[in-house]
Amino acid sequence: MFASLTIEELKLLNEGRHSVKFNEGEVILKQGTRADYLVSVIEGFAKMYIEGPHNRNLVLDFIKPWKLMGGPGAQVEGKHKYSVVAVQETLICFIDQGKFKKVLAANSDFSGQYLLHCSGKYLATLDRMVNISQKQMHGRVADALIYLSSEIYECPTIGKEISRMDIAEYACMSKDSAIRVLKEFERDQIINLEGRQIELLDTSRLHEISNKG
Amino acid sequence: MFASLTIEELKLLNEGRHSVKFNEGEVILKQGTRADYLVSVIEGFAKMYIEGPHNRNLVLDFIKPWKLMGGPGAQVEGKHKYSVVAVQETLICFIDQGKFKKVLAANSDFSGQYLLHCSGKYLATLDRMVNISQKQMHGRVADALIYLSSEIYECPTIGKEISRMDIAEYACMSKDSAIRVLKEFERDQIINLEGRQIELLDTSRLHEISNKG
DNA sequence: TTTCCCAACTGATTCAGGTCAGCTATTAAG
DNA sequence: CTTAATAGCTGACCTGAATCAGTTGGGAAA
Repeated sequence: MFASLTIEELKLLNEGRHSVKFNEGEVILKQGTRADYLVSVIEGFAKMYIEGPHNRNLVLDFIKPWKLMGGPGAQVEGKHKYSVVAVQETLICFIDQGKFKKVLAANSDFSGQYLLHCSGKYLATLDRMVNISQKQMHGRVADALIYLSSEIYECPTIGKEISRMDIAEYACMSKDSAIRVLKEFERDQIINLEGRQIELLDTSRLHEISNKG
Repeated sequence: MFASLTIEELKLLNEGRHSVKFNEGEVILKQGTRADYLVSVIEGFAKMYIEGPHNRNLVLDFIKPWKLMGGPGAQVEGKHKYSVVAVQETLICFIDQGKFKKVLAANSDFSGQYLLHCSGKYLATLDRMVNISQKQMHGRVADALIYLSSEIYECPTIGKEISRMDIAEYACMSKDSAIRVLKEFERDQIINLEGRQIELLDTSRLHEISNKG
């Protein structure tokens, strides 16, 4: 996405940039705080979630290197709409909002790209909303496993940095229910559980479950 | 939003523009069709919804004059992500996508405005996702009533163009459950039902219910 | 090592909410 | 006017999923 920038524009962004290392469990962005910086993961692994009322969280996304965060919230309300927390030790790059906006205004190719990026996130969110509101547990867990495996890990095994609670908060259910469904999938030979690691054995069956809801 | 355009740019958009009148129940945009046009309601009333699997719909929004639709879907996949249907007789304006994109690229003020518009929709969708996934029926119906009254009708009475089914599909529940909750609210003197019209009597109580979930 | 803590797991119980069947009122069609 | 169709409404019933209470096991601190 940054390919369409000129040298000068990159330089401008670089000036207001700094990197920080976060340890496991540390909060990188806190929902409700002033959004002065865009944030990007350089190394490591993080998750993005909304803290709902009644102390329940909704995991929006898991974040591997080079994903960009913090945009929309900043531009509209000046506050972050969600929190981001490091799942592992993670290296984060902060980009100055003001300078980012300047570059957006100056470079129409870049702003076009960014608009596309935001639209894509919007459409993905609509899909998730339909899934969450119309599928039941098995379908939602299947969705979560497929997403984690194909989009995040890009391999059939989901690593031990993802807890059962994370899956539950991504699939919108209680931790207990998530565990129950995972165990059921294991019994049916669809996945293999080894400690926290989850290995997908039968992805076609998983897709079937996802589609049937 | 169109205020930041020059005369020429408005002229360009006007060239590829045409208006059509739709009758009650007619489909204005159909999910999955090619997104060659942006769409705006000039007069009347429409609703925007996603057709999920299993023939269940999720109402995304009710649309009164001068709301813009069809953007994000078009820009990313070239297909509409949702359907729009006229709730009343409605006058619709079609804007050519290609020309709209040209203007976006040419006018950075305008594209900034549009980005803000899309970000706003994204944030609102996140809010809805949290509400849908974490509140139970009473809270969700309260949300729907508050939204319709304050954002759409801008008065305490929700008109008879909204059916119980519409409310159910907006609040993500079965029609029967929506009816049941509305009747309960009536019994508790929170709203008044007269045929299809819904009059909000006690908005503070409604907000309380919405917050408690 | 022992202790403590927290995540993973499991069975029992409860309840929100979906489904179904039937009834009424209103409107549209014959 | 009669009939059919549809939306609103209601009670009975059933199931999906949350909650709770308790067990197990592994990792960290003392």
